[in-house]
Amino acid sequence: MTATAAQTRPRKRSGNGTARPADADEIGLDALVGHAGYAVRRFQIWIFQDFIRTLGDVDIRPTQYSVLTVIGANPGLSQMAVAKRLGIERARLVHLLDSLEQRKYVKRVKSRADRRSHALHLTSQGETALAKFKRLAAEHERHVEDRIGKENREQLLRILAGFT
Amino acid sequence: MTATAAQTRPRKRSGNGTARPADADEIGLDALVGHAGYAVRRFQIWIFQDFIRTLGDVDIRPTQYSVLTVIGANPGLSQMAVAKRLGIERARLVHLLDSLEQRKYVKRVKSRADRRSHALHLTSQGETALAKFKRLAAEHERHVEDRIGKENREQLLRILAGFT
DNA sequence: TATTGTTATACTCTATAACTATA
DNA sequence: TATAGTTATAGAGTATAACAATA
Repeated sequence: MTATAAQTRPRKRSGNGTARPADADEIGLDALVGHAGYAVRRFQIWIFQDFIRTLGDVDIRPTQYSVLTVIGANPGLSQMAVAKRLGIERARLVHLLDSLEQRKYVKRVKSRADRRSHALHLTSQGETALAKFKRLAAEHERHVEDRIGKENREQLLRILAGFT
Repeated sequence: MTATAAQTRPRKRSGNGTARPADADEIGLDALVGHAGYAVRRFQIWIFQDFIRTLGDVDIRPTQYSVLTVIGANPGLSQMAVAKRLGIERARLVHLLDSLEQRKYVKRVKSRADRRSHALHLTSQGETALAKFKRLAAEHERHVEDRIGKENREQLLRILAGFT
């Protein structure tokens, strides 16, 4: 393995319960250093927090933004189609849409082709709002760029393009 | 913005509710394509699912693994120190440790230096188990490599090194 | 007064199962 | 029979607040 062997031996701290306080930044991560999942998770948490903060005034979270964006770009989609495309459980999407519909951003239109399903559309209010959300999301994206660098951000998008 | 303008115009599907069924793979992501957070989130879900599956037989999840690894490498740490280092809420760590203590992987030792705090240690059973978990985690890491490529994985670790 | 561990609550998210109305 | 949307439940995870013991 890559970075596992580096610091596997525990740094002497104490054998019983009489250790010194433990300075937070000198604690080794050991095998975690070599795990992509660990870094990715920490980064994902940071990035979501920044997104939520940046779109705090409009009270839109990443999942809500992704749903609005996909509906905006593909009007008439069914709930199943949106759920599948974004990897959201259809049961969960129901609640997300309930909230977005209450806020008048989205409407469910009964499909006549298949009366089981709903065709999803943005309201005109939703269109206007989404345009604003996109501007704020772009601002958030600049924070990401500031944090990891322009080149690294683009590299990251290339590496992970297969997961979208 | 980078990849936002590319496909902003909705692809005609239907104005009312009479659309054709919507083929899941031809649905455009629009602005999401340019968002690092979206790709990172999808990737993080994939990677956690693979981790959980690969360590399914031993029933260890990513967070549990990270806690065991840090305690193993830094015996005697307090709960606060572990929580801070891994970015876990101290309230949540209580439950994680309850479970790991029940399974005899971890023990809380009362600290005499500061009688409010517990010094955390692996049991000998915990040490043995962790060694096995690390082998399985390394196997998981190879799945990541198979999926995105050796170079890309290393590039990713470099880019995100600042978030660990 | 402040901190450590704990308990409790609320909300997000994931994973299921079951129900209804349609197909 | 199967599918779309819905409802419900359980567990993980995050975010808080409050409390007891201790510093």
